[in-house]
Amino acid sequence: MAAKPRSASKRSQRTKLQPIQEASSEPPLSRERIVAIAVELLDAQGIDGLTMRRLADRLGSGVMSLYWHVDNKEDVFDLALDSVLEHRGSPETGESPDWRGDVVHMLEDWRARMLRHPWSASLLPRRALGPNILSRLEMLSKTLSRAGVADANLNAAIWSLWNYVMGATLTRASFDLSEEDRAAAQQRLTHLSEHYPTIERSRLLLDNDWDGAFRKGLDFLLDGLSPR
Amino acid sequence: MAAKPRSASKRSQRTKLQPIQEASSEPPLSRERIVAIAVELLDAQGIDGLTMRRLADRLGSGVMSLYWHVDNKEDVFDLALDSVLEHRGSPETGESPDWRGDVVHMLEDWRARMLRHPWSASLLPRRALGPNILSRLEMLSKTLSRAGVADANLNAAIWSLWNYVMGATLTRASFDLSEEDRAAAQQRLTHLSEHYPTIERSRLLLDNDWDGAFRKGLDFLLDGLSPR
DNA sequence: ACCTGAACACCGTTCAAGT
DNA sequence: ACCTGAACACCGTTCAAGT
Repeated sequence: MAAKPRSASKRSQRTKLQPIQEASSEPPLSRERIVAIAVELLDAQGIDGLTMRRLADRLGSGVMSLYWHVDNKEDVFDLALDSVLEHRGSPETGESPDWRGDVVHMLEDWRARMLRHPWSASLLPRRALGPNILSRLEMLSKTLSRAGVADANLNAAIWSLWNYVMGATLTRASFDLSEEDRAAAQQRLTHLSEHYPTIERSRLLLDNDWDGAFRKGLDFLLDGLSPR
Repeated sequence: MAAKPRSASKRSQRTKLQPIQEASSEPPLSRERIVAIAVELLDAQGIDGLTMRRLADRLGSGVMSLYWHVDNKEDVFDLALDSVLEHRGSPETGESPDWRGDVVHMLEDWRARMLRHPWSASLLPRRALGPNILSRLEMLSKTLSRAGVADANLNAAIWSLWNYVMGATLTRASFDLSEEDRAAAQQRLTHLSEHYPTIERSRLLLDNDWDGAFRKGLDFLLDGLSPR
């Protein structure tokens, strides 16, 4: 409609003299691009698949060029993890009448994000405290406090929800990893549980309703910490 | 034999009768010894500190000798983790009248074992399903079932306890790692929480009573899943 | 049955240098 | 400001060989 779309004024004024094919072949290196490709690589090859050399290869640059944008490999891991954990706190959460629904929603989103990138679960234990995590904790704190959880119980309540989600996600992700060969794994599980009669009877390891179990356990916990 | 100098000078001339000190200096290689030293090394140097070459060094053997007893480095990690997670199910647990106490005791023991070897937390997400874990799940299953948890709720109840403990342990271990420099970390935490008013007010990150919080959250959860 | 060194195909990162 | 290759000090593991 408008003759001049806003995107034109966007910082892509490179039309000056730049040869076209150059722009299409390889965009310039940047922190963002490095992280994006790192996540791709991790998704495709798993945690051992991420190599500075391979990363540079995919980016079409020399290995050492990465080090201008990034401190070291640890740094790449940190950034990749952080990009998975992103949290934009919805501002209206503060007023919603359904505090319980808000909590469940935020935690389910958290879990889903991590499960989309199973390697993030094995990275987390080494670097749990980033801004995105803090932001989620803040949301929990605000919501629970508003719901009437006693101040003396607040911290324990927050951590318990937190722990529950982390544990559920890590356990679930580790199943994903070990079930690459579904059939063989199923076989192995059945075999294993023979030695453990009670969990065999309840089919603990064969039940595939992870989402349902997650929700149910979360309800137990919320029941337990709801103010009476 | 003294007539042949060529092989005599190369390696230590093992005399026909074993010198006593030889036996006392290095016991023969074995799976058990390898695992024990691997755990020592991990305790001392962390996860990146474990190297096949270093391990062999500490054992007084050539690197490749390890591979007779062990498949590869992954295998060493598996064995080391397993040795930390050991669980000898006390047989009398089946009859104790205090089911809740039994559960708490087992889970606290689990957590304590892992926290004694913080690297185990970062290893766990990659290989969650060993016999020791199954044995603990079996114990939970038996105890909760005896306590009267409905069959339809049993699996969710087991997993929720499980998840809680795993999450609590991983989170706590990651704090240990990042607080190597206590003072600086404390500073950083205070600084960080400025942006998160609610958790700053409740001093969520500065509260050091981890054991108490663990116990309290566990009580919430047990309250929630206890049969009414 | 158990142990070994040499060799291979990789790593992450420092450095001095190039634009 | 950004990128580079050569070089260093490591890795895990295969292999052929030693006892």
